[in-house]
Amino acid sequence: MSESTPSLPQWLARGMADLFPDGSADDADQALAARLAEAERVGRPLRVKLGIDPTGSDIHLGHSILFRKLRAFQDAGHTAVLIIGDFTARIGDPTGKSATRVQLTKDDVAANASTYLRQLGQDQPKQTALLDFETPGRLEVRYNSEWLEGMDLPAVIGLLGTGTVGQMLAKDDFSKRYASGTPIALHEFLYPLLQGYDSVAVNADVELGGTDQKFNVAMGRDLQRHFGTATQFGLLLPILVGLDGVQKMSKSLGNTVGLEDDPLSMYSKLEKVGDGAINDYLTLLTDLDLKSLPDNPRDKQKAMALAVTASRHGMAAAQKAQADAATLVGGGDAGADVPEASLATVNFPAKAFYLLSAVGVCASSSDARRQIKGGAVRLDGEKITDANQEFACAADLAGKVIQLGKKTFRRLTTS
RNA sequence: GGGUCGGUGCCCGAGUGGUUAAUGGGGGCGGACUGUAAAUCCGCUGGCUCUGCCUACGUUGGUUCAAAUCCAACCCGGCCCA
Repeated sequence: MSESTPSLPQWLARGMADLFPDGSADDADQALAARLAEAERVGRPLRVKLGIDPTGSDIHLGHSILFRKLRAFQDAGHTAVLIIGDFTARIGDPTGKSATRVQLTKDDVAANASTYLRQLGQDQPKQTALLDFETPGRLEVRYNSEWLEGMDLPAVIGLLGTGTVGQMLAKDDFSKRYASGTPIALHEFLYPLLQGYDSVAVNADVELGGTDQKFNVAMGRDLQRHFGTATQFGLLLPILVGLDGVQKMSKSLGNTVGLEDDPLSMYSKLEKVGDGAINDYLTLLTDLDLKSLPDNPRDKQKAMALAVTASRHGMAAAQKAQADAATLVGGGDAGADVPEASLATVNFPAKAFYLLSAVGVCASSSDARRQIKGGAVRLDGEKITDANQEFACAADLAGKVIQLGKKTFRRLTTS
């Protein structure tokens, strides 16, 4: 709409999928650019909310695009308000779910929350951390149990009164589940309202979210109006597709790259994302100039994989990973930085299939047998064909690289 | 609460007394091809230091030489009625 006066800075607009409202450019309640300008005029940083659900424990690159955007706000001088949905996690966000989520216990949630903060770089300097934990005033970490846990029934009823069943059923996930006869528990209707209330509680100017969060983010704006506070903008980023290039990146689909993956596996996974996904990865996970990239898709993949790996592990490690990936595929090992696997838990003499599962390369010893039969296993480049092949002692194996398929490598160690 | 239908392996979904670790599809993994891609083709896809043994069809009991398949109770869900 308003392409006119004040326009949004590049760091903010990059990769943006949706921004709402997007109304008249000079109204600080209708246009984010105007809100930014106003904030600058009065010298007040914007409060940018991002809620996370401490339901899992590993952050992957798909999540990181939101954190990257949050970081961009921090670097521009604004305040990131990271909300750990410790209370709402106990309900479970129904968004995108086709089934009622299992409710988590308080302890699970607390453990997950601290793991999250660690992964976000709580203990790291801002150069390597995903978020800036260092600069005073740039980050607030809030737990929503702070204001939700003590809410009394009248308040809850008041909150419920602001939404309608029609609205809820219009929401895609609910309507699908309703239509297909999958149960919807009543408390799930509360989730969007509580998430929205978070915005009221922290006075958000902007809420970040994936495009699937539009309903919930819009709810925040509605509730802020209901409670008579300033309203937030919704800034939505695309949902990153996973390594298969088709479905969204999600742990349960097994197509993720973990934030804490070692450089080699991070690089090797990224290097082979589907062509359809490369541009998204470049836009959302790197700061590379999209116009000066190679045309050849293969080179593009490499450039992307290198840049993303470097953003997590530094350029030196990323380049090493790139070189190692090339040698390993070529069959050699050349002292490459391969993740290690300990032989300490293996009982010798050990047959090949047992070794594979004991060392964690295969899911089970049955699986190991199948993989060997399928010709997928190599030891120092040498194909293992007999699942019952025996290894007498750990010393025979120490230092060798065991390989499953094309992308799983483990260097065996005795420690 | 009443009626009715249903709960099968990661998911969907066949199977309604006996070579059934359980048809088929999806997904996943591996192999060939390639750009370590996509598409395509092929193989595998419960566990166990495995030429055998163990565990599996909501739960628990029962009938039977033999059950995912029959019976009972219970648990959970959909739909209709209240």
